[in-house]
Amino acid sequence: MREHGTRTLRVAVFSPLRSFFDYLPTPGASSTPLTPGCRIRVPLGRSERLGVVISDTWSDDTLATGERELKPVLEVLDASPVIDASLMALALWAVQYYHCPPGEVFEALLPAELRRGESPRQTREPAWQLTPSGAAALSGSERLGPRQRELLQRAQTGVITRLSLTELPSSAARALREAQRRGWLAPVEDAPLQLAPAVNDARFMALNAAQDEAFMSIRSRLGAFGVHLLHGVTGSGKTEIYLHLARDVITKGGQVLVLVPEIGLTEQIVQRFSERFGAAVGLVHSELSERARALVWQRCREGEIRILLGTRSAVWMPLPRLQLVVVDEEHDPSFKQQEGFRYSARDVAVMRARRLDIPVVLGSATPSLESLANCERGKYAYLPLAERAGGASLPGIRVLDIRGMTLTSGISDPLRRAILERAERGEQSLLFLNRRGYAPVVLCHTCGWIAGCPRCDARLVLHLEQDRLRCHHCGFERRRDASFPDHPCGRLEAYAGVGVGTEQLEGALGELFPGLRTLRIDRDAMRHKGDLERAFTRIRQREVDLLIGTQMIAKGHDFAHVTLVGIVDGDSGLLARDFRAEERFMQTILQVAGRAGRGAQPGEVLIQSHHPEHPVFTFLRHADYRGFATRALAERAEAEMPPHTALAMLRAEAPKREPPQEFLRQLAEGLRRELPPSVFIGGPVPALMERKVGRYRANLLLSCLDRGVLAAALETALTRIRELPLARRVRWHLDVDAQETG
DNA sequence: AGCACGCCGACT
DNA sequence: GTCGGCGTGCTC
Repeated sequence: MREHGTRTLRVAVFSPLRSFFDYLPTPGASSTPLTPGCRIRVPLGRSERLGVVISDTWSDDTLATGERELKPVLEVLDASPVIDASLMALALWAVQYYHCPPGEVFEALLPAELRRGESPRQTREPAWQLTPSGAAALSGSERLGPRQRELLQRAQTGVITRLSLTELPSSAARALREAQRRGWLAPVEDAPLQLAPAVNDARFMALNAAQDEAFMSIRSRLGAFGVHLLHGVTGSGKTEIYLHLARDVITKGGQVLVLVPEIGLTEQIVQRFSERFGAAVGLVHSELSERARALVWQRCREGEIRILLGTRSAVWMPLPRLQLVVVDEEHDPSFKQQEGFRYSARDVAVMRARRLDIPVVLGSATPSLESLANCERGKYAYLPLAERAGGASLPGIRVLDIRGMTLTSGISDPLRRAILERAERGEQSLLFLNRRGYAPVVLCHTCGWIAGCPRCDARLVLHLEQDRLRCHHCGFERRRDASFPDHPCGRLEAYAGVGVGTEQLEGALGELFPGLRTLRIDRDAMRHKGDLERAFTRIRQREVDLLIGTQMIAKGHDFAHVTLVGIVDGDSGLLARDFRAEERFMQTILQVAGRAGRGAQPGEVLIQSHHPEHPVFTFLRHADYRGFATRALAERAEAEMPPHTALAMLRAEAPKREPPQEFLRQLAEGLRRELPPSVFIGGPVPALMERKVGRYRANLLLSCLDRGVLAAALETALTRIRELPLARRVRWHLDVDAQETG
């Protein structure tokens, strides 16, 4: 190591600033360089911040920045790094790729307590074990109360932790103290990690031929980077393959990361992992408390958690022996963070696997076009599972041409008859309508005024159950009979709902099918914790004949007795407002369709549409997702959109309409002169919903065939933004690989 | 994002 | 005469 020049520390300071900062070591501190990944306290402007050391090196130039003397570090918080070398490299990649403030990325890697500067707490559970005298007491020489006896009996089979007592009455804690006082239980200083987790082999199901082929193919490539796209139709048993792979990896001492989308289905997948791997499974999701998240973070780091199941943010968890990554439902939009540090957990997962030289499995019944394109380019291995496991057949899909048909609350006669048929056979039906509330539009029957949100360019939705008009974009709500200043005639009694939402549909179906038991599943009907689980139980126990639901029912859960799925509004997704709308529509319909016929009886899907000739339906009728994807990919190439091109959106917003537009206009003007012609600059244009929560929004699109050229262009854009005075008068952000161009 | 500096209106 | 409005400049 060179001892001349200046020792400089490069730091990711916890601040929204888009650069690293350099500091001198603390005066009088040891000359041993700090390990990257340690937290330190540094001066920034007139205040102090925490940050993470990126590097600590001797450099020849005495000053890293301008002519100013560097300031020294105030305090070193960690003796050993809280971010290991591999996550450090991943985070640095993310800083470059997403062009975001380094501090924000590093904050995403740490639990809140550590972000605030607290020390990593001893999260290893205090544990107790049976002493010889305890064993003697248990074998009968002492008189024991029932509490003591139960406690000691438990201790016989292993160590006792406080956590393991939570299902006992609260007096267990006192019993524990008492047992310790009498010398029957002794604290274990360093409870041994369970390095060989119990695997419940009895719970593993045999794989069918297709599953086995996919499994063997991935297993043979464990130990090296590779992306395996598991394209398995709904019900084909993808989860079983993940489980088999996980067993393989953890029995060899490795760790597994399984990413799942935000909602619902977690319950089911968590259960399947827990029943096979017990305490080796850890869980992270957005509902977790700060404390619980910190505990999981620590247990992952120590290797105690062998399989981590989690949503988006789990991709940043420290897993020192990670050997396999799984991204389930890889097409799901919830993997992309929509605010702050806008990363795609799926893409970060692939990069993490690549840097560790381990495989990653992307699973979906309806893979993203990005992933399919990567298969066509030979970058990903394509593993199809065309059959449902357990012999169930895929539902047939029919499109009902409802042009000119009489609809009763949105239901055509053929769909009505189909529902009746199922009911007579004792089977269940499911109606999908992705529109909450009673009616999506409220107008005045006297003057034609339409109730709009005062803060958004959106209509208020009528919710009869709560007797409210609500905006689904900002949370604005008023009583149903509220008066509005922009209502010309002001007659409150003349309000009328137009269009059908799930709430109205549920009511109407009750009248249409008097004998049938209905159940509505949407965010309004399932507001409370446990509602959804209870609803699923009722469905499984066949206490329900007819289900009405939004997105919420599209995922995960198996309904063995649902044999009919009705898509009430098969037109909504075709009125494309965004370049991904058709893809999302196709994915949603196939996901919902996947709910049908999972049991012994075959299922059927009926789609009501006014555009039955639309090409999307040709593919849907044959459940031909590959065919759809091929066509969609060709269209994307034609339109020079992702995945053919790399795309980023610069979005700006302000309380007034003009500043965001003007800011982006000035920026675009400069960039059009400066950037190579291979970079396409689209806009600026107002956002699809220009006003939202009282703010006006505008977008500038940047795209290029070459990702590297786009990255350079974005750096140029960021430099220009720093020079634009208007940039300070608007809120702006950069969204790399934006999911929507609106 | 904070935080300070700086130059113009209604208060003690 | 001051308290305070938010415009703009900077943070290793």
